[in-house]
Amino acid sequence: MSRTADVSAQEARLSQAVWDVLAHEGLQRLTIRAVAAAAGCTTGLVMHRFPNRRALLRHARELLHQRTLARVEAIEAEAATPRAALRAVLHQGLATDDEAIAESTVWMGFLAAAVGDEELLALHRANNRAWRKRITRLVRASAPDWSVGRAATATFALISMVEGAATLASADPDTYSTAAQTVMLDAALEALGLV
Amino acid sequence: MSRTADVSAQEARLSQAVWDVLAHEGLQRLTIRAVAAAAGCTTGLVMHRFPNRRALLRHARELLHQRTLARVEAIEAEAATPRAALRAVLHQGLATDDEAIAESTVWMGFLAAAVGDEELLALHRANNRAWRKRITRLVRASAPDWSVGRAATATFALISMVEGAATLASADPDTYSTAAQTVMLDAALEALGLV
DNA sequence: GCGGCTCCGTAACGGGCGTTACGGTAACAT
DNA sequence: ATGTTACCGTAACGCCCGTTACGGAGCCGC
Repeated sequence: MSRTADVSAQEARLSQAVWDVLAHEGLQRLTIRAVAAAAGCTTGLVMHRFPNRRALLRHARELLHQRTLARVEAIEAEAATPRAALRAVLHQGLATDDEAIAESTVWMGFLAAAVGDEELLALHRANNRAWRKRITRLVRASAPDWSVGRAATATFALISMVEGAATLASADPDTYSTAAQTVMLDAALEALGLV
Repeated sequence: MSRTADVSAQEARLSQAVWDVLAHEGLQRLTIRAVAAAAGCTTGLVMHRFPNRRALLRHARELLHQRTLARVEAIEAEAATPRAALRAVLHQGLATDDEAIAESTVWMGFLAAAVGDEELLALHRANNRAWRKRITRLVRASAPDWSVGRAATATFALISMVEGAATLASADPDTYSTAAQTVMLDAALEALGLV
């Protein structure tokens, strides 16, 4: 290889550019040219790194998943108890600061892009099922005497709540503040008997 | 007026076409031509009824709001008690059949389209705040002795949950079934003390 | 130090987009 | 019957898109 290029670093930079455009310009303006501009390069580099636009989106989606996965793993490993892990892991899924709000917006953009795109849809489902499996495991560890059904219902309630709160907050952060989200999560954990 | 055209009926038919395209083709393929094809007419009619594409989207968004509003009002009026009204109104927000799944997908599409579109974003916020106000009122009527804060937190939890569950179910209806959504909502209402 | 290979910027192409202009047609007034 | 007017289909324009082709430039083995 000549003029040694760090391929994976460039791919990560382009994926970051995809996220930036998605968060600030929206899905409609997510074009190759806009991504290239956000990454500070030309369309030549983008098309050199990826065979086409969909491959770029797919890679950005996968990298987003990997990033959140690493964050969640670290948070879970740090927690002292299963219940602390459950709370901390759910809390990171909320949209409680500007970065998290942007991430939630990006997440929603990918979901909207997955309509009519079987590949992105399959990616979403696989990642989301892994997420649900993780929360199920943490709920069961937090309440070992619960039935499978009860744990499953609580899990569904919690991931729906986090998902919905992040969506609501990313579209209207003034109404759904950081504090409100945190209070809401804690109230839900307490109401479900997981504190 | 000659060749009397029912303007509002045509506008509704075009809005329905916007929803169909948004639900089945996705935001990326939501073009004037696709809408015209779905409505069984040409772009000429579309551009005759609306000055431009954004006005068409805005009208479709407003009509979607009006339709859900009418449905919610009817459901609430039929309910015997505030708690029954709360449950029924929240339940209609879930994605429990094909039509509701499509509606949730459309809703998400509009939200994604609102990124970077101040007009659509303002419309979303206004509608969502009205929705939150309604749930707040029903929660307060269901539990009159609660503090304002407790009611607000429960309201936030409930609308987040419904929002999130509808999103999850519309993207993965096999994992998040109709029955699971209903059980989850009832469990949450019971856990919060609203049954 | 030089030939060749890889990297990536430039520029163009075909297609699909939103939008506009225009003309045919159908209903009403007379 | 015929002129008038509103309705809307047709076709075109200019723009921006994804994608491709090409060429200059830097790095490596020799």
